[in-house]
Amino acid sequence: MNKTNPKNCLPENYRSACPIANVLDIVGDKWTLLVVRDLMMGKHRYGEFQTSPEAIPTNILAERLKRLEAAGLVKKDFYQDNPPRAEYFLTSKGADLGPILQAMGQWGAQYIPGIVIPEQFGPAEIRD
Amino acid sequence: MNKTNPKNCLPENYRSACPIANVLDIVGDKWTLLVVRDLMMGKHRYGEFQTSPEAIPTNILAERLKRLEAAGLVKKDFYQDNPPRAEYFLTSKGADLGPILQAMGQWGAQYIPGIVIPEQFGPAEIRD
DNA sequence: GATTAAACTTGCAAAAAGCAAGCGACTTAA
DNA sequence: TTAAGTCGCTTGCTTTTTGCAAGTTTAATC
Repeated sequence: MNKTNPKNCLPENYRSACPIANVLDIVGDKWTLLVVRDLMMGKHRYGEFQTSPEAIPTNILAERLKRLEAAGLVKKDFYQDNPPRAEYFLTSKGADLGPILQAMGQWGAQYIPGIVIPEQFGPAEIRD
Repeated sequence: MNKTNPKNCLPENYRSACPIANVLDIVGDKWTLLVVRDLMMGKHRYGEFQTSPEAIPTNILAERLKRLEAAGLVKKDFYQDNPPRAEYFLTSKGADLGPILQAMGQWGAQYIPGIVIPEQFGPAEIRD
């Protein structure tokens, strides 16, 4: 271990101590926040996410749901065993991403021509 | 052209009419918003961005600055010709990403252990 | 004249994304 | 009572993006 490397003072594999950088390491890609958006709009099942107009590839959807669950943003609740079928819900940690989505929605509404403001997020059901 | 494809009604290469999806197509990756963050913190030159603790690869920095400029979020101002040297500034469109960064900062401060809240963004200088 | 520096560019390997097909466990229609 | 269909994924493979290191250009400094 190199004592002169300041990253040794950080939790492992943090890029930096900056909150923004760390948030981006969780949701900084083109798909993750769209899944969160769908969860906020009341979607809960795999097939429902696939009906969104962006048409997320199925392998990426599966992987993102796993990552969101691993990060504690999403809870996977099985409602039957055979075949295993589950519903996905935001935890309070995940639901607290709401302000980020809202800020994005506002910016997009202001600056991107031709967009359609979606029906407001309902009060997303939370399961911790 | 397939008239039954609803995407034909959208501006070219939009994934959907959702503002969030469109914002993610601009800033939805691990680096772009860190460059915007640095601009908000008063950094303006290529070398300054490279001093940030996340250590952005130089080719990615160059490409992101080009994309931000192309998207109208950043203005490149040359302050000498030979060799060509420029400073980068947020436009008002770029500066209006502030609420997104603030929302991320807040979420990170609340949920990511070991992060350090950076000195507040100054009132970023805007050049349109 | 050699070294250093700033702001990039280029080349190449590694990782992630995207697409299509497959799979296991039921459900429904013939 | 098969046969076809659905749901929630997984697998294999190609393409794109990322990441790292080294190189380039112009000029100032030693």
